[in-house]
Amino acid sequence: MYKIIFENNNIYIKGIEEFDLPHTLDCGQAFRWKCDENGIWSGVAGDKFLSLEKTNDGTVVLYNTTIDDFENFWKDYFDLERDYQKIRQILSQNETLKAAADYSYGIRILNQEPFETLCSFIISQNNNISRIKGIIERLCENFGENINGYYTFPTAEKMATLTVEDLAPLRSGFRAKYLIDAAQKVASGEVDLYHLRYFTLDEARDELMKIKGVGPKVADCALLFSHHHDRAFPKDVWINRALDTLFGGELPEIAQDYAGIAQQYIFFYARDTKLLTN
DNA sequence: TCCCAGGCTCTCT
DNA sequence: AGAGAGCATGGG
Repeated sequence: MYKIIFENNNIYIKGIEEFDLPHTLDCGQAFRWKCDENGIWSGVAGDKFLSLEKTNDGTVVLYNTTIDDFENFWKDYFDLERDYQKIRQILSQNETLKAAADYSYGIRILNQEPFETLCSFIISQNNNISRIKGIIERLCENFGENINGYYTFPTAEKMATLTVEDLAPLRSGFRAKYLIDAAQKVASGEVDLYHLRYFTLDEARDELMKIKGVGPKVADCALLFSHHHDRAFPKDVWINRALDTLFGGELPEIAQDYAGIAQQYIFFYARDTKLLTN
């Protein structure tokens, strides 16, 4: 377990295991974190801006925040209560999964805001990561709230008032109509976005797929990254390649309870090492 | 230039 | 129900 020290408006997380910032913040589950030349990460989640870094002794420092925000927001956001060492032990029963988990050391599954996550992965379809980031940034700058110079992700209620034409500055292509549909269905309550963690995985997936442009892959990303559905298993091009070449087509049975976490390890491993692109 | 990107919808069998 | 084209845009 880790210890928390609060000093000079900073939170010092001491003795935390399995928390690698580049792996966690740049593995493709979130799109608004950036690292500067000094290794300091900064980003926006919900209505909060945060800078953080990992120091040489392994302490993770959250700058300029409060105990209150840590306890009520960041602790859950960074999934700090979960025992990733235990999950690693389970997955390591399979040799290939062990290799992927070792390579991806320190990835944590973030618990992100549901509407932002849904829109982010609607934008992600048939798209590349650097361009996804640009579209999301323009979405926030154009329609989010400006708080001291940074922009929040727009709410469903705000976006529901917009038209496809209004989204032209995003240059999101055919995805604009999907974003509007998502905003309208969430804002009206036609899609119950905020109780999905209490649905079964199949029910939750069906609920999200009421939205145009949301298929099984986008739905599973939303369920994994913002609704605590650990068994969601988003299948994208990389995962399909990896399943075929490394696992004979299917995820090993032992990984089922933590399929989503295994998925992140495999995704990061496959994409980062490019071992599948020959 | 060309291929492809954390896919999905629509159409045609 | 399964296969395949088309989709907007731009990164590499």
